[in-house]
Amino acid sequence: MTAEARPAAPPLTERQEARRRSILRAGAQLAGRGGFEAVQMREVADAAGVALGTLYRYFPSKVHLLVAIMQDQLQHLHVTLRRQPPAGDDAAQRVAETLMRAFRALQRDPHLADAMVRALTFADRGVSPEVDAVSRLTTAIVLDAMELENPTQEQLSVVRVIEHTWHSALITWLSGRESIAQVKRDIETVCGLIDPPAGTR
Amino acid sequence: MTAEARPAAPPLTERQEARRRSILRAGAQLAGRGGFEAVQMREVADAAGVALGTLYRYFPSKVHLLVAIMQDQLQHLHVTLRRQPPAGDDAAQRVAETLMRAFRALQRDPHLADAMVRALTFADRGVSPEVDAVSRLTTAIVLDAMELENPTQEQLSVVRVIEHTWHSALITWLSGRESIAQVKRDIETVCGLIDPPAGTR
DNA sequence: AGCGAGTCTGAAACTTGTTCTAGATTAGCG
DNA sequence: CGCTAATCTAGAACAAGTTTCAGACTCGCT
Repeated sequence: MTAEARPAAPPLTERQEARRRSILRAGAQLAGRGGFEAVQMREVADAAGVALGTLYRYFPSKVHLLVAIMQDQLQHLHVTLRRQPPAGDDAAQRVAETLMRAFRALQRDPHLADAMVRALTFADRGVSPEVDAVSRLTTAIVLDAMELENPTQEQLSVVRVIEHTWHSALITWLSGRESIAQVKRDIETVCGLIDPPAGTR
Repeated sequence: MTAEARPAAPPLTERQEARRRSILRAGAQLAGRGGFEAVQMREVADAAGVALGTLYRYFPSKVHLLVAIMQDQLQHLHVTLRRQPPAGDDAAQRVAETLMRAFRALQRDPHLADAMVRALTFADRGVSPEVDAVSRLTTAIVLDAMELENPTQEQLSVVRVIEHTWHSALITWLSGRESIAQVKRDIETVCGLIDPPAGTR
């Protein structure tokens, strides 16, 4: 409940690294069916071949675990995108294409998406560092698509708004309150903030 | 776990209405200290002078309860805003002012805000109707500020993006990952989508 | 007033996230 | 190899959301 200081990650041994991966895999698999609720810590520990206490040593809460899974997935996506960058004429198009590509990836496993995104938005202050890491990754992906090296304050705000929209639109889609077409339109709409290079006011 | 059909709200008797209010008040009060986690169903029932089972008859889950509280608060806000509408030159300014006013109201009780917003974004399909009601209220407030009667598809998408940004920015602020200044800037940024009356593409 | 359906109460039970403990195992090191 | 601290395991225990149940109460109706 109280936020612990995380001084520095001690280097993990090989077996520990393996355990960590095993836990992430088990968690993602369980999330794959049933979403957030289906990720039950006892089952994760069981499927990962690890004691419950150990699971909690690696990930201090269910939300930590799911955020770590999201981080993992985002890293894969980032690599994929680096290999096959979006090919749009302007930045707005490229960002929209990137996000829609990510969206389609999530559509392939909506339950996993549900678990990850719900964890992300439900996370409280105690998970801030981890959530922040995810946020930085997302920002990096968007900035890549924009082909921006040194963003201005305004541009950073635009990127934040895009991320806000992205997360929230995902949520509304996952809870069945917004259609895929609407998500697409929303993403394209928010990307409209990118192009006009004119300063605000 | 399964989504129940909600055929029609049977009309509540006077005492039932009183119980409902009492529960909402107790919930809001508990949320006021400690936020989401401090709202414990046993304590809510206790503070409302009602049995636990009764609490669950009125609000089938903690999330339902908090979303209902949010709806309640939004209604108050809506009335207040109707009485003292924002006085900006253009729609974008009025919307930004409205949202910042709402934001300041939330700042006055960050714990309550935390409880409501976390519940809202954590809500799953089973709470969709209630979350939708909140969403419609928010939309109405924004449309009021824009002084729009018959919004187009594009305008509706802009409003959705504004709401997405609003919710998500709130979350990041509540979890200490974004400053008040950044929230303000983000809101002003997203409101930049409003003015340009030129059609997209 | 009396009846029947629906509602409320109090308390226990169940579920799942989280914590704790005692004993086995492992890793690093002299 | 043998020691010591850290880690891991199995399992119990605890906390809070949710469900269930038997009995008391209330409301609307005749």
